[in-house]
Amino acid sequence: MVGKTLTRNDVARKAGVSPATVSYIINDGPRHVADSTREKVLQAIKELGYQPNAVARSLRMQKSNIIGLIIPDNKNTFFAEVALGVEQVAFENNFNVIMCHSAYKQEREMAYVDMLISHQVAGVIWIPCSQDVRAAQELKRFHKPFVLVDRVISNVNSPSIVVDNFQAGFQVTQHLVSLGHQKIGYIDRSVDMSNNMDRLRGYRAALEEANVKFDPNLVTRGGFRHEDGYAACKRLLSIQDPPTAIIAYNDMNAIGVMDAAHELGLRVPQDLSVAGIDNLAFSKYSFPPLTTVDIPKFEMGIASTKLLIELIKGDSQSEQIITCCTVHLKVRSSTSVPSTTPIRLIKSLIEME
Amino acid sequence: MVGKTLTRNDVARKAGVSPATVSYIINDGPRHVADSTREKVLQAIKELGYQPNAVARSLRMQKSNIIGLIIPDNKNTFFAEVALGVEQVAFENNFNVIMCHSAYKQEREMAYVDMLISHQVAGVIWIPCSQDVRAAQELKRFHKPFVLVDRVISNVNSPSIVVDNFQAGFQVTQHLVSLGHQKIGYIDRSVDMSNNMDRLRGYRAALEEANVKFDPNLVTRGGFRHEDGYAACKRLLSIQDPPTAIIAYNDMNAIGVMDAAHELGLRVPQDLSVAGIDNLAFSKYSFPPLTTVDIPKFEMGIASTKLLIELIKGDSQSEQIITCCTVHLKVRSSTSVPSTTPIRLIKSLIEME
DNA sequence: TTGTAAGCGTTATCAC
DNA sequence: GTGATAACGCTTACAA
Repeated sequence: MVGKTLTRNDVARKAGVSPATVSYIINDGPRHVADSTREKVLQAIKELGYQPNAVARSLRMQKSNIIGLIIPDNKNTFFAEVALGVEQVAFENNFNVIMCHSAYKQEREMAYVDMLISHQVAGVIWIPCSQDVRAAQELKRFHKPFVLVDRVISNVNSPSIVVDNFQAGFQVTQHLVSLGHQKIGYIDRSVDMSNNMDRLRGYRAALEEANVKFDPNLVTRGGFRHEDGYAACKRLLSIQDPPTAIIAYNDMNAIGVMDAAHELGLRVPQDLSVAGIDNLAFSKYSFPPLTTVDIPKFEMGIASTKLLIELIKGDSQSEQIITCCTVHLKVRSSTSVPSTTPIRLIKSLIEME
Repeated sequence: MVGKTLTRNDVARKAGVSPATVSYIINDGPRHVADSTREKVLQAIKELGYQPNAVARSLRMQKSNIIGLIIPDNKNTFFAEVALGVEQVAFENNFNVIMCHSAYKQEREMAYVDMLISHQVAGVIWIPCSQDVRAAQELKRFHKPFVLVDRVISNVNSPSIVVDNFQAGFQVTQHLVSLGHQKIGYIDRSVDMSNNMDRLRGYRAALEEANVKFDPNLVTRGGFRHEDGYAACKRLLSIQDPPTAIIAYNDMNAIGVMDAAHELGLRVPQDLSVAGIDNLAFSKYSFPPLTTVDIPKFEMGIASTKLLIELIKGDSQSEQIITCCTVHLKVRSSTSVPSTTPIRLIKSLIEME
């Protein structure tokens, strides 16, 4: 090939058949083709090095084989792993994935939804970053099937794949309570999405079940980064009756908590128990004091894409089916309630500042 | 819209103009349109909620606004950050990114290259995972501009964005030598790509400059994961004359080294200096003993995509221009050569096993 | 079993 | 300044 694009017609001419026949061979249907003809055509395709034009196909079919994936931040291992699961299933099913990075911005989500519609995508996998319904409405208006992942949006009826965040919060709290902790600090995110709200409900339910009174002062809000955990820990340890254990939002967050604790002279877990929900850390050896609830990110990507492809193929209406992936508590060290002495000590240290 | 797709014709009819006029307004050219007409049309677009069909456009233009991105593993922060840079520049320039995950497999790269060609992509950003030239040849055959990132392929003439891996290896080695280390262990990858070969050259050059004899026994090969560092460290510490410092492939790897060292009762960095090239760890507080050379991953993504877009627009022939992003040594702790006692101790411990 | 041809929604080259 | 119309490469209903 030089200037001219190689098309199905070229293949047909070379093989001495009609373009339609070439189509039937490439698509393996819907019409049957004689073996001898098939042979000739496949030979011609090979010799010419022909690649079918997916764009022309999409135009004709009014639908491309592209799946849109909208994630808030690919740098975050959580989302990156979901993306990997999506890509895997897509690849296996001959779909391609357009990567859309919302950067936690609603207007970018919106811009991407329009772009995806413009590309006639077959469907969309979406980890939303707000409770805004407009992007979802737009997708519905154009009859694009979509699956929400990790968070659900109130007032949006659509299939969703989430993890059992309630259980995540419940299990980790229950574990700490079983070790004797009564004052358990909790780091919540500052934005209200379904996932963190569910986790907090789990935390409260576990406390209630154990007849531990819920103390709002033990709940602090922040982000999920290392520095947020660091700050949250300092905040929690400076209150009147400081916690003996802290539940962080995720590992990154938890390491921040641990670093703050170490800086204050507290040993983890002897003086302060630290637990995380969602294991982001790559090292399985480096943070023995840390107990976490594992979130199956890759599996969420897999499950959501399988579901989406079903929706695409069946073209059934998307009803709201919420599928929960199970979570697993991973206890790395069990330490019961520390003597309160070091905490008191720290408290006074902080007050002196 | 219900069953029927909303097209440019609908807009034209509604606005009482011809479809061509609508085109000129949407594309802002190549023909001028009277302001009053423009107003009418924009109004109609808004009222109908019309989205242009990118697929039809791509077919007509013989080229889509999609950029293919081939990366080995999105779970690895390194590649995920490159991807983020790519996506950002693409978004700013109205390109979309198809995410292709090669899983380090040459045949998957190949499959994706064909898929991308089929989608009439405008160009490809590619982090290759082997020295195989076939995928590159295929891209050239279809006149697809592409940019290699992080690694170059011998015998493939194409623009490449890499970091100065030689400097990375050189600087970190020089730093350790300046602390007095003479026996510096080096963990190399087991696959030969340009990046690790360049780093090793840097290591050797720094040794030579300091008149330290290169000892092949101090170089061990493995992967870049945590466990690989762990194993490599044990291997390096068990040789006749064990190193007093170890250069790991990246942070993940380095933490494995540290964990192995800790397990053997060695304190880092007092008893063993550990350095990494490429900071993957999210925590800036947690690993104070670790000195690294930072690799600007995001910036590589940015630079490569800017270059690719230039190639796409200028449609200039891709010559081999290798652009190096600079690297920065980040010293977190400086410890000179430890007494050899603990090393000896460990050595005998290992031998006893 | 195979060939012919209409049409998918654009863009661009004609006319007017 | 604007309107008609011929491609772009493919799928598939309809002929043969």
